[in-house]
Amino acid sequence: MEWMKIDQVAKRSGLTKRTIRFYEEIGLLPAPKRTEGGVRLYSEDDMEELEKVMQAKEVLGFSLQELQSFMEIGKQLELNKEGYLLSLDSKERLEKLLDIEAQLTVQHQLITKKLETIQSFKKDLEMMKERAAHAIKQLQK
Amino acid sequence: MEWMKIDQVAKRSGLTKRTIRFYEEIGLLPAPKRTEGGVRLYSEDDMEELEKVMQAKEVLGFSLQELQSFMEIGKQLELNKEGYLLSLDSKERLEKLLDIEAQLTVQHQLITKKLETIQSFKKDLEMMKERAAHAIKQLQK
DNA sequence: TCAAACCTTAACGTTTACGTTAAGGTTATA
DNA sequence: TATAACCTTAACGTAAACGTTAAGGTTTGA
Repeated sequence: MEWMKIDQVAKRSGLTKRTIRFYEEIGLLPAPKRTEGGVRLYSEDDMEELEKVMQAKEVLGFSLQELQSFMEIGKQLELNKEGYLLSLDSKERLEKLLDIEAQLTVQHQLITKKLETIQSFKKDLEMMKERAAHAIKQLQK
Repeated sequence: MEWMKIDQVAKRSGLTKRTIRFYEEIGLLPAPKRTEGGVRLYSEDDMEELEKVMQAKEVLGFSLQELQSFMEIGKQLELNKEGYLLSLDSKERLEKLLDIEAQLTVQHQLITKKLETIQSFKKDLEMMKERAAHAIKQLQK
């Protein structure tokens, strides 16, 4: 396993070291492995997680708090899959799953709406491009 | 023509009066008509412009500066269409149009990429929903 | 072995995007 | 015509999301 120090993660991701530590501090990223001396060591999985957070932030336009809730949902589901919830009785587990499903539904609706709005903007841009191209053609005659 | 004061615009848009004035202050919204006493009067067109700005902000996740450039492009093209650029000679006009086209291409590429990323997130959510639904079914047997 | 190049925590600074008074002019209605 | 309910500008305040020192421990190559 190849371990990266924070500086390399910063270079690969384009974030600053400060930002990466900050995301860890507010719980947006999991605390990575450390050396005896306390140096953070990141795995490839950590890197992928970070990239997903970055994408979600850029594209969904979430605040860091919203981002945290958003990323949390997937982890909750993972926990269930991996059987961590098997210790709960089935009633508790069912409630948990129903809650997760409800949250997923909300997010799915939100993202669907965003998708539609973006598609509308995209079409606008395409129309504008055509108009510009047409005007250019006229001028070049 | 029906004119609205800022308070009504605020209620219809969901923004605060402060925010609307602020957007005008930084040039994101055009300065509206005024009464003799200096009271702002907004038309239905002003309202639509505001709503478009809001959508672009929410969905595209742009900063107000980025938003300003983004909204500017359409206006430039309008100006051309309406013949405001007819006073320029055709060489100048062509350069302007080519510049607009280049900016439109950049924005189109950006938005296409965002669209793809969001679609990917949407698929992730759909997979997660299925998994959750499946787990729930198992528990309810 | 020792200097350079990393790393750490901690604390204060900055920008963005407004919110919140403050002080006063304008307009509708009783 | 007066008073409440608007409106105005101006200026200071604030939360979020980091940036930037500061002060010092750790690791690595000559």
